[in-house]
Amino acid sequence: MLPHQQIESALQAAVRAVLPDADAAAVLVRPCDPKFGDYQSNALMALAKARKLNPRQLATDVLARLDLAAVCEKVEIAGAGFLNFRLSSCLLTQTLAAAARGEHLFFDQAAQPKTVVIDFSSPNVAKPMHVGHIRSTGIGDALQRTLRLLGHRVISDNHIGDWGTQFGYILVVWKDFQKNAPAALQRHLESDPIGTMGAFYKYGRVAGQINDYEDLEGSDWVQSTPEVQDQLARAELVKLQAGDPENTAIWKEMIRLSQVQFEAIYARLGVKFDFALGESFYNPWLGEVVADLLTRGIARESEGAVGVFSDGSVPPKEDVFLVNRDGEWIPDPALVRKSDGGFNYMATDLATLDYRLKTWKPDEIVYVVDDRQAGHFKKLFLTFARWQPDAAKQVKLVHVGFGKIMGDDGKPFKTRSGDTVKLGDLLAEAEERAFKIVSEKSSELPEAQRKEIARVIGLGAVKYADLLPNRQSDYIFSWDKMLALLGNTAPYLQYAYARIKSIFRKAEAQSAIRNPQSAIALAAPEELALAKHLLNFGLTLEAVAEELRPNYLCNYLFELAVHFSRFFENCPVLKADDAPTRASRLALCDLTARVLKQGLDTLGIEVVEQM
RNA sequence: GCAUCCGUAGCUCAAUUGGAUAGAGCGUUUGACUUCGGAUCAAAAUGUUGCAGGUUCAAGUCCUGCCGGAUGCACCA
Repeated sequence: MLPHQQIESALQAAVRAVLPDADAAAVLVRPCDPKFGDYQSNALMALAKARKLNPRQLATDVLARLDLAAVCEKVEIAGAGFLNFRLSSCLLTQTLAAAARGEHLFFDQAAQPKTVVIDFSSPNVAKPMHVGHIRSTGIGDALQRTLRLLGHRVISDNHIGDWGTQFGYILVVWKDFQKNAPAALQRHLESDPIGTMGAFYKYGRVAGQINDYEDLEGSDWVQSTPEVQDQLARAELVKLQAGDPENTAIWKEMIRLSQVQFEAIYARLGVKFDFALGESFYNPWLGEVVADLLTRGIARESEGAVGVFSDGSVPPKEDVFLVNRDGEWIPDPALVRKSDGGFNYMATDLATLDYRLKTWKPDEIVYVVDDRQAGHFKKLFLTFARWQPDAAKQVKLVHVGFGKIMGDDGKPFKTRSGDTVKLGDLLAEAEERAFKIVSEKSSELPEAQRKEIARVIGLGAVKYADLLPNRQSDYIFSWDKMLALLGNTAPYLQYAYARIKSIFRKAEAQSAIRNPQSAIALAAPEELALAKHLLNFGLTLEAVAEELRPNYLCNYLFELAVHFSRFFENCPVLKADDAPTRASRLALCDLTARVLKQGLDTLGIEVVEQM
């Protein structure tokens, strides 16, 4: 058990002894400002308040029952009733020595592993993946890696948008090309399948957005009015939904072409999914879901559509099924079936939820989706709770929302020409920019190696910049900032790692290879600060898993790199005064490198030995 | 109009969900043995946390009202 856990469990035991009826599990310990101690707890003040006790007296009583002689040098009461713990230096070195022997890396497997379904990335068929997808993909991947590292059972599922109204528009233009200009269709699909399908969609909705207008000279589509075009698109969609063989074949081809793109991007990003069950997978169940909702009286018909309405269980202000229009509360239902008989994504999401619960029996389902859909998820979760109350009690449903990526001008990030930035282009540019910098700084390295370093640094910079801000806020995208190579960036962390590796290359040359059994001796303040920070790795991972916020880990790793840099500056390793000090410092370097590597890996970021 | 989220240093962002004197980075100023990798480190300056009240041992965080911004408001996902 790691020191902070020993402190926590001893403290909880003492609280139980003093206040048998208190919820001792809520008494937590966390790292604190070094001037107070290594760890602190403020939970006693809350307990005292709830019981109208004197907080300092309660702290004194708890302290009297607290046996931490083996763990802490000092435990004291401070301020209004804080408990401050100073770690025993002996235990600190023992913990580091155990880590050096490979017994742990400052984190434990979860005592009670959970089963968690994570739904993230969710690109759309026939559309290019754009900058926005880096957020869901990066955050989702970091979360699945964190939970897996802590021993939880994770099922990652890419809920691909392979069904929906957009296919009507694409189908109608696709078929129009097929009929009037088959050679042009072939040419477009071969040169840029995703761009072509995207253009078909846009063209279907906004005429004139495709360059090869002349390819369709004389077609029915082009000569039709917008209203007629909409009707044509809807007709194609209905045929697809009814299983029309021709439309189904084209639709399958669209999925195939899109998957080539998705797989290329995921391979590049190093992201893996356990499943990729797209929306269409759930089609067979949609009718049953809606019928069941109707039978149970949860949904009803309205204006030809089927929707779930307010059940009046909460005041109008808190009711997501109501909306205020000009001072009047009117229904804002969750529609599950459109008036044309088609199903929408609320029906699909309900069927998906049902399927996931029955198939994987998760404790938790996490949706990593844009904050703009917060309202949708509220309705989804509430509707599900009404539909399957017992099942809903068994699972925690969480919408992990995130903000937008903005440009320098404070508006959504676009290219100079005003288009959305494609994810592939963004990654390519990151690697190119990194290559220029690497070539400048390390011109002595062979080109192939510089390319590989640039790949790792460029991708790392993009991912880290996206994970660092609190996910709920919008953030401003800046090439210069993310590739700055100093400050709180991925390259700075990768640099710290590369410096440590350089020490070991030299150490090996000096045949001063580290001995995993060597004793750890911490004397300098920089050594102590680094060592204590290493101990907090597990704490941080748990916080990420609990709050579903990878930025905690980013900040932890940045601080680790800062602590290491200070240590490196002040404490000679290879040139240490004596052999034991050198061995101890080598061990500290090695542990830092291992935590940096593991931590970055948990964020989906690679490291290089040299850069 | 109604709801949700947000407003923190010149700029970009944190703040472990109510904890101790609100912290980083960039930028600015100054300094560090031709360096175990200077892509580094150290030091300095910058704040009425949008405004005004309230709750309590303690508020950037919770409540109320304003001001400003983003997003969403039945048949797109």
